[in-house]
Amino acid sequence: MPSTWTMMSPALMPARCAGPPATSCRTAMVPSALGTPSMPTPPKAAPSLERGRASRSKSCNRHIILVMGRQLIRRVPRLSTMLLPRFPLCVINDASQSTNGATYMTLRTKVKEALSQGRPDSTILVKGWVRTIRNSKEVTFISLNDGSCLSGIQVVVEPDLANYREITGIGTGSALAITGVLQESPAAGQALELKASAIEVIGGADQDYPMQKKRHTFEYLRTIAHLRLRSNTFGAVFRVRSALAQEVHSFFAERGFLYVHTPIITSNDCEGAGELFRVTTLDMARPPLKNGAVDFSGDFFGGATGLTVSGQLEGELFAQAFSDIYTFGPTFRAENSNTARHAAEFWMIEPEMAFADLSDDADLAEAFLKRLCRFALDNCQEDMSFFNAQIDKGLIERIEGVADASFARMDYGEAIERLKKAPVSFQFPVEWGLDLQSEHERYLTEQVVRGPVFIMNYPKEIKAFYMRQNGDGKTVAAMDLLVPKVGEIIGGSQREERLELLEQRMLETGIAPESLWWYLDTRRWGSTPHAGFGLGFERLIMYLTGMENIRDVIPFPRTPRHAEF
RNA sequence: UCCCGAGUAGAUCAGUCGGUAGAUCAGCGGACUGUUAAUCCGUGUGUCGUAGGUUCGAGUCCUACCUCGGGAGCCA
Repeated sequence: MPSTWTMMSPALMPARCAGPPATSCRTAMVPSALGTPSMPTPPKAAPSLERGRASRSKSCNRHIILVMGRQLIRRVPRLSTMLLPRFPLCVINDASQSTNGATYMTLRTKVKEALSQGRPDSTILVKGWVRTIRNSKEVTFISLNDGSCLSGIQVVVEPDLANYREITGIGTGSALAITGVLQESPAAGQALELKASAIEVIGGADQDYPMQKKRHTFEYLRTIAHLRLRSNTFGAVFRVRSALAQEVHSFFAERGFLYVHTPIITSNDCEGAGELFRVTTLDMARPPLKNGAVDFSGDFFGGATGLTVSGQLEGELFAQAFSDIYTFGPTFRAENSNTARHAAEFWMIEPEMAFADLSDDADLAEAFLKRLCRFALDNCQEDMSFFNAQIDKGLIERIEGVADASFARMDYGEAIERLKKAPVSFQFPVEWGLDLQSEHERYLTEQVVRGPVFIMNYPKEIKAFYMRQNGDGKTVAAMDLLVPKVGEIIGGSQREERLELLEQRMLETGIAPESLWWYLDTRRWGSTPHAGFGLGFERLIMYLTGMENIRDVIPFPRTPRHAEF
């Protein structure tokens, strides 16, 4: 092997060996000196592998060559091979021509790793987008962000750079590839900075770039949803959203829950007509009519279909075979809701447990919410600190409170009594049999309990047909979890597992039992007590980030009159 | 869908009693040896949401509509 390959960056190895297991295919630092003409190409003998899998080359006794695809990834000392599974894999991005014509090869480092694991005097390549650029005669500063973390890396550019004039003229938003030496920063504001030795403008951005250094309103940013992703707030929102989505799966996987994909297209509307998005291939200009109404019998599915409003009913079928299951997928509501908490397309998490009652359901919901609170605090610290400072001052304290709290449980009847005794006047009436309004929910969780509280056993008249009827003949085994500031965040119930009682409720609420014959079949054979809940994923994100509008926690929100991007 | 508010420069906003519009930031030009939303000097920027109406004259008053935001309902 050429000796060049022994120049593995000292910044990398020890830190990575000691670091946490890789969670993704990360990129890493370059062993080469910039512009070294003798830089070798990846050895042709290296075996080609499928993406993400490492192999060992027999061509070298003392070192291991890692490859990904046909690209050479990294050479590591043989002694380290036992640690291989813990290595984040590295990707060689390109073999490029430097500005002086010399061929060099380098590995890209994400900004997050450069700032957290980089060592002074190591040469690295970073790629990202310019957040700000500050020029003066003798030095220019660039803040470069690649989305891997909230912080950008400060790049120091001095006039000896070959294309210095070009660089001083670039605009905010430009995409750059910067090779340089990490060094301790002499100024306050950052520990490390990158002294640029070569900068390539990958994609320029002119003065029409809509994002300014200044703070923008969320309202304006929604009109440029394709670019707002490059802002601090939305970077933080979508990093947290991604991390939490994965943690949702971890939580259920650890508990042996089966992850089921329930249908997106459905022919049943379990929550009432009028809110389904229609799915059809009929000619909308000349739909077939029958008795004045559209005849869907000739439609693609041979009947009227729409986008799902809930995967719960199908989830229950799976729970009656796999015991514990959950869904996590998109949900659609065609209601003309114009609020900060409603979207036409959102993601819902719906666990369902067989052989479980309402108390088990609340236990699961409590463990679930506490786990996600703790996860966000412990694993998204930089972004959470940003939210706490810029979006919602009391955020971290509030989340800490929920993560450590024991959730209170209160019967609906008691909640009504408490509200009646409340020394405040509500806009809406408080009476047994009436549903709780937002103002009532907020009062209960913020003033009465001062923390998370389950309200349980609601009057059956205000709840869905599938909820289990209690022995009192008046209430059903339903629960809502209320949390400070947001109100209801989880709604769930024990399901009615007794066939006759379920059929009776369907008739009472105007649902034709034969339309859900398959649902009823599970009550016919091997029926079990079972329970589950639904959690709007976006509302969880709102709660954990302090963001107040659902349109700002969905990448490209769909709301009435808005389906752009 | 209902109630309330808003719509003025690329962005955020001001605009008095009705007399044809202004600030800051961004941009552009220049200066500056270490900036952190850099600073300093100079500089440009408008179908005042749309359509009507009142008036000698409308950004301003009236009506309708459109759009956006906040609240409510529905809910997750």
